[in-house]
Amino acid sequence: MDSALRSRLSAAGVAPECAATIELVRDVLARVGDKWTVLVITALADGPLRFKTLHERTAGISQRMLSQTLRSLTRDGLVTRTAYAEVPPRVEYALTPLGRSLGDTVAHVVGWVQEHQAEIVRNREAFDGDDPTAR
Amino acid sequence: MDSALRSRLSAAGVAPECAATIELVRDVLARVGDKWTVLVITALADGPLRFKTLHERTAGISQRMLSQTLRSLTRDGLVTRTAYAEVPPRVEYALTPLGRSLGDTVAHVVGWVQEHQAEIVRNREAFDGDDPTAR
DNA sequence: CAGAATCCTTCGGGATACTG
DNA sequence: CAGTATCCCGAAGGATTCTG
Repeated sequence: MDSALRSRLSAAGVAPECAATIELVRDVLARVGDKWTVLVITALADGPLRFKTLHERTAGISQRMLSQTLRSLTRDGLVTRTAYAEVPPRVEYALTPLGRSLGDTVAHVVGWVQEHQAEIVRNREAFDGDDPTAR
Repeated sequence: MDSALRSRLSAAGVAPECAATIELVRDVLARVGDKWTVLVITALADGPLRFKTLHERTAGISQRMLSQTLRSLTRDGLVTRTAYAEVPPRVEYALTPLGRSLGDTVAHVVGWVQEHQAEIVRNREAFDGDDPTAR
């Protein structure tokens, strides 16, 4: 299965027989495409933040999801978690070099969207206009 | 809200006051991160395909989701749908220039993942090993 | 403050059946 | 062949409460 992705991967110079790669690519792609990941990474792009500040800067995300997202990112080595033994507790999150690298890559996609957003909006309007039943 | 993304966008040269941009960026990002979009786009990268062939090449996706994904992509102007008035019916899907452009951009992310997958896997193992209770 | 745990609702998406 | 319509379950995720 996944012959399509596989062919694309092989075109990129990846051994076709590596099925694990495909799964991981999907996995990471899913994380990047995740509703919250990009938001968190971009929030941390400007520098380390503690939990609460991060929560404020990423308005819309629940504390549960933020916590969960941060743990995933930390696990993948994209973010560091530093807890200070103080009272009240203070925990700071920061991008690792790997995380910054991913942020830059994602920024390309963001750039693409910005470059073509007008066209996409126009396409949607044309589509919806041509066939009102669709949506 | 979304001050983080906004600041990142402004760093990329986007007017900070444009809130609609943020929503659209998220929207398109979500589509790209979607489980099936990348699969379909990469499948179409090699040339036009009819529905059934596409379904075979994208093993794992249900016909319902394929149909749904294709309609979204068509609506955004990333894919063209060409129906031939024959019997039995034949419908061909193909990437538009815009779709190909997006495919190339996404390929960068795919490339990033490939370049760093070993590191990510190592990070995960280290994380899980250090704290068995996690994940 | 930083989060873990619990509860509960929404919905993505698969299986199946039907239509043009 | 190329879909649309129905049904349905499991997972995602928000609100709330509890703990160190």
